[in-house]
Amino acid sequence: MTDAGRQAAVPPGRQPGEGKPGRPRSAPKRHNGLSTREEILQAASRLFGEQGYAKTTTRQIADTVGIKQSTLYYHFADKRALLVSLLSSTVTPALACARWLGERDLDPVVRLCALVSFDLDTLLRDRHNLHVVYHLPELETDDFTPTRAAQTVLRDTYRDFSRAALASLHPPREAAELAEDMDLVFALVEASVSQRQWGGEENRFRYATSALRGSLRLLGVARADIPDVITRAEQALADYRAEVGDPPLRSGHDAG
Amino acid sequence: MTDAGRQAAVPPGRQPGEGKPGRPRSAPKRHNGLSTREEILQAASRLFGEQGYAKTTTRQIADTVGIKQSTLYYHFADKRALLVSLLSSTVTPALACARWLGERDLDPVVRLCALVSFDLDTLLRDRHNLHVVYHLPELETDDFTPTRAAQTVLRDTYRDFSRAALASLHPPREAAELAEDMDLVFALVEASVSQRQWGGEENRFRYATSALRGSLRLLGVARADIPDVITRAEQALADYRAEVGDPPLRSGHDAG
DNA sequence: ATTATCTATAGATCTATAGATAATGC
DNA sequence: ATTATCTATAGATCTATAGATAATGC
Repeated sequence: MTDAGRQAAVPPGRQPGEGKPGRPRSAPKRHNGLSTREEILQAASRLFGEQGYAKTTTRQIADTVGIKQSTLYYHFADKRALLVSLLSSTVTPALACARWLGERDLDPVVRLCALVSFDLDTLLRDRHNLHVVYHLPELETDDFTPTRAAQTVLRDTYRDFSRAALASLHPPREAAELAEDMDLVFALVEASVSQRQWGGEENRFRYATSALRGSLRLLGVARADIPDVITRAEQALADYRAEVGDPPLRSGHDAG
Repeated sequence: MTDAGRQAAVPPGRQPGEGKPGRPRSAPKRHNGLSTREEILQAASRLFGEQGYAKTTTRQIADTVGIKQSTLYYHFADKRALLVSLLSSTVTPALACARWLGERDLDPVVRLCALVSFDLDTLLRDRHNLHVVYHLPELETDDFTPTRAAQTVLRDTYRDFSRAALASLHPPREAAELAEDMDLVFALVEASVSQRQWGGEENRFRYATSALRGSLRLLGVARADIPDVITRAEQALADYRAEVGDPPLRSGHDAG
């Protein structure tokens, strides 16, 4: 508003359009190091998480970024493309971590524990809770199949890791019995998404450690061994993060 | 379509409008024993569950029922009133069951187990998965506060029951330690909502029994005692259901 | 010439209201 | 007269496209 869009006679060597091609925005464009595309994704993530996909309008997203609604369509084919892009960026990191863990020579229990920990961390970090959208029925019908397929792969990885962990912990008969409840580990991780509605930041991390302990107990890890497993898992994760570099942002560090 | 709305000269003593006041529907109205209001709720439940709240239009709901879109507004003030009505009918039964269980003289572990079982049953019965809507961010903002309050009460009941169960099972020190992970029981129940996306009918019930066992193990019930606790819980539930009469329908028995 | 934005708008909905209409019931 | 429906529509969006415009870069 005020007097944006003025910038009449810019000093000859100065930056009238910040030095980049394209018509300048009418709003000043706070410089934050993000590309417009990234800004859009960040805004969409926040709004989808806060309001849901269908309720969020392209205009709201554009307004949040500080561009005109139609400009979105220069960067994305349509509204669904935004969601597809965002959702794929939520499973991908967990899958990458799982692959890495699978290749290391780790105790199977530690390996599973590390995956659970990574996944919980990802889910609980995502400030705007985009993950609820995963469970939205609207996704079942559309061309979100690649995304859903990725989640199925992740779930199957959980199962593989769990089976291996059980085999390493128990004699075959007992392992088979406990395998019946294998999916509860994944369930506890997924439940973090609903859990967050119950409280703020501090509660989330309480839930994460709680779910981690619970997962191990459900696998039949002796209570006394749990702290050690967790420590070793965190160590493995630290190695992983050091190797790949912490995934940049996803829903970002916006102050509003 | 075809030749509905004809029924010119009805035999004098016959039923031109099925014997009820009000202008007849243009579509024949399949007789199914439900009031129009109930038909609307049933259709809305199904569509909200399948597509989400925001994506479902009042026209779709009306079409499903077989009335005109505007007729909805004779029965409900607005679209949100539909959702409010549906959501309240999802927590209410669990709260009623919890109150009943709280008044009986039951072993605390059995009491909690019965609540978990009842709740899982409710969640997994709800064919159209209206419950995902609970976790939708759209609910946070509006006047759905009564509904959310009810869920908070339910969660707190879980906590009370869990604390009592732990106290009855363990010495104080260990009970306190296990109480840290108390909320995982509620989490496992809630997770059933996401779990159902992984499979059909048979998987749901596998999940229910699995979550039940898992809840008890998280509370520290010895594996050997679990079947007995479950049996006694089912017995208590049977008593409850006999006493109150199985809750009628909620999302109903539509064939489509 | 290319890039990234803007302005303007078409076309499609979607919610909710106003008011008519066709039954029953008194 | 009351009840439950219908028809018609106002008003408000919302998505996506067309085409102009203002930068940079060659």
